[in-house]
Amino acid sequence: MSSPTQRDACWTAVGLLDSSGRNDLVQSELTALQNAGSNESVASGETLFAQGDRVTGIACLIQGTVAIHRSHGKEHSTLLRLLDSGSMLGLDGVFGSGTHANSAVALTECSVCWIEPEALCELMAKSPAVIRKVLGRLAFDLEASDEARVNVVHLQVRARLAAMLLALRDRHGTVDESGNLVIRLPLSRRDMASAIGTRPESLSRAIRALENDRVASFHGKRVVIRDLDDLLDEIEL
Amino acid sequence: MSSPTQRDACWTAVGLLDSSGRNDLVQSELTALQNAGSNESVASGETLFAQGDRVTGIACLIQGTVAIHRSHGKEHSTLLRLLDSGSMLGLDGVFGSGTHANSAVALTECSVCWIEPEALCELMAKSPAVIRKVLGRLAFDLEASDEARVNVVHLQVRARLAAMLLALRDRHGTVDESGNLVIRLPLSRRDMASAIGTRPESLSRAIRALENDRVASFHGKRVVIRDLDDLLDEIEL
DNA sequence: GATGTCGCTTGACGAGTGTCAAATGAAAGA
DNA sequence: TCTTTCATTTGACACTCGTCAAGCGACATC
Repeated sequence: MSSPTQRDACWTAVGLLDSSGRNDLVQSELTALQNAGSNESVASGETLFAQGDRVTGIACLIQGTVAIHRSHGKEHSTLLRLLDSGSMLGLDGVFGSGTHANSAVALTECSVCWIEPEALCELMAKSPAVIRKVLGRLAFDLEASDEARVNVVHLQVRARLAAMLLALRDRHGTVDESGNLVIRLPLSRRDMASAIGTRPESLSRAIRALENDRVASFHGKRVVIRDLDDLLDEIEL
Repeated sequence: MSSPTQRDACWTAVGLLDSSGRNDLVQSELTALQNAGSNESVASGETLFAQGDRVTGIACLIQGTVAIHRSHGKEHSTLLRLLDSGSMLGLDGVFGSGTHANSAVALTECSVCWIEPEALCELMAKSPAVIRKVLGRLAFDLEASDEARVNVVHLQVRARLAAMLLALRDRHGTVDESGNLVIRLPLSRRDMASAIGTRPESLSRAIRALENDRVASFHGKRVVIRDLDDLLDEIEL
């Protein structure tokens, strides 16, 4: 499926190999891989793997954003987390039950490099740094899931929305010429609502509430925040 | 703090070493360790580590039950999960931020063996089985946290209580002479409420509701379930 | 035995949010 | 441009659940 050098480049792209290792040109390797077309390109909206699927490999996300969903019952679905470039997908399935407990859907056009689970185990056996990367990913997701769970219990919709915007800041936030924080939402309203554990209608009202209090202004998927402290105040209460 | 042989016995007790490995008498090693008194004994109610503490080691739970809490704000606290004998505590902190994101409190008298993080890393470097055990633990906790999060969003209190009873069945359930499922709750009502993301008052009402519908009968911390299917039906709806 | 404390239960009430229905808006196709 | 379709918004209403208050039982202390 991919040559050894291509695979190394893929590892590097997701941060598995130290830059001091066999490859050190992370960015160039990444673009080289993309141009070679060795890694799968996934269109926006496509499903990488579905809940209940047998785990056949780990997906290394070279570029793009992926949503991890879990469906519950017939019509209920929850967006558990977003993964951005540099992340590995499906780790929980490999080391857990062996089947995917949730689905992965591309939110943007993505480039993905698939790795066989055995290859990952081999690499872990060889390099402690790789072990730590994989463990770090799982520990981070666990921490985030715990946090989200606490938020759903203790915060109301408006505060959860604020917390989500804050979380999106890292990977999807920029600063405009006036010094305002601008966030490009990678999600539809429906998905946003699902992510904070509410309904689109309630989310819509929460958005309106934040706008009325001048905390943030929403223009489609573009959110502008003048004062970050206002957002922080929302989650305190 | 502990001799090499004692440590090996500790690893074995928490399932880190295969029985086909250096030690194979798991249970006898375990009791031997307890009798030797080399591992710390923790009284019920004691705190093993607190949220915000710097991670100094991994705690291997030889015997007992531990609750993982997260406090949020001043008076809000959530019980995230229970860990029983054979579990490792604090993994998420070691491979994550380096500080404990939540607290561990003994629910029963516990015997615990503390391990330095470096020792764990060494062992992982030596044995792939150990890596898989650690990854498995994190993957399991992540899966469980995701599940709990979905439950809080989509199920109401009554159904969440049923789901919790079902989860407690594995480690705390027995079958009496009449073939009924009996669960010894390791938690106070307050902690149970916290675990399913509600208040003691609401939990009390949910318990009463299940009793009225003959799904389960509560006698203090002893729960009797005549038909398991009735419990399962609760979470479907 | 009387008193205090603590954990749990019960009742009454209101706030937050889910649900249903309809209006509006935006994107795609004829 | 005019439909068609879908996502989002808005409004009205019902319901679960959190909150406050009081009552109850167990247990320890005086």
